[in-house]
Amino acid sequence: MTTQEQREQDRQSEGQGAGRGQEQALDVFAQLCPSRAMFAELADKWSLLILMCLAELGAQRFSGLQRAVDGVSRKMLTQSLRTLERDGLVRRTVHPQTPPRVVYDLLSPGRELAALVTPIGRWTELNTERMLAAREEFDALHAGAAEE
Amino acid sequence: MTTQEQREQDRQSEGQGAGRGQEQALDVFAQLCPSRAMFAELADKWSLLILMCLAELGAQRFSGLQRAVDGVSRKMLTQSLRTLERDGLVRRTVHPQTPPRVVYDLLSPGRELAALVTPIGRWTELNTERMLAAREEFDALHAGAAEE
DNA sequence: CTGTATCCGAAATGATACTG
DNA sequence: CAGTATCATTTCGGATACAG
Repeated sequence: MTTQEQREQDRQSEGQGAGRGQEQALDVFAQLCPSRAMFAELADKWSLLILMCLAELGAQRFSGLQRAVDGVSRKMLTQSLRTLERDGLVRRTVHPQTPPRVVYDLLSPGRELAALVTPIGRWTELNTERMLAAREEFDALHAGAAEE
Repeated sequence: MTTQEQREQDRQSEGQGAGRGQEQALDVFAQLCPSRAMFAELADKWSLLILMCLAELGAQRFSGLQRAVDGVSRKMLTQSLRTLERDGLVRRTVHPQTPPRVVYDLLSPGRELAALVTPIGRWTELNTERMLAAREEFDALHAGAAEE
């Protein structure tokens, strides 16, 4: 039995034990599962930063987001926002003016997800020094790896 | 004042208020901050799946991981594991045998991070249907977008 | 079994110019 | 302001062959 099959059986057992009518067949570890595609889409630098940013700062205009998410190009920002909007995580509101004013904010699913993502951003900040130190050590050990 | 500068000042105020000696200068939103580079490295499909996998299944051999993280190639698996090892998140243990036996498991930082990542994987599975539905609706609305 | 090295097509991304 | 369109470049990532 493969690991994939084992995992599926585990989850089916759980589902039956709890008596839930909805089978939990979705599995991000399975290559062909739709949830894997969704996960791959969300597990993206820009998407996660945008979600965190909207959660932290609240509703933002396009230009505001571009300033907040430092380094993102208009192209990538547009693209990521479209995807997030399409999946129902972000709402795009156009105020008909000249010049146009477009505001983005999080919908409920987006807020849920952002609440899970933000701690990872914070963790990364708090642990960057440690990881950089580990990296130096690793590189030092593997620099002259053909000795003795 | 830019959003970046505002954020930095916010955090400095927090730090001063709490009287912490270590200034929290790291910011994943800042393009040039080392933590941004770390975040970009971690915010990767394969890295996150590997972390979740090791947390869920415990220590795993290379071949075990390749089966568990369905669809990953040897190349990407090796590459991601090297990065995680280099940053001190994953430990690689070689048991000198023929054929060689290599086991990977999480170090403390890796376990910490995996604990934050796993909920995102679970959330994705639980919300995939909803996001796919939103996507259909979005696509339907924007299919004939040049009417009226 | 656990990799490494190389080739190569596909996809992501930045820069730039243009538009409503 | 808020994008879109296009091009150039880089990077990703799979396939394959080879190695300890």
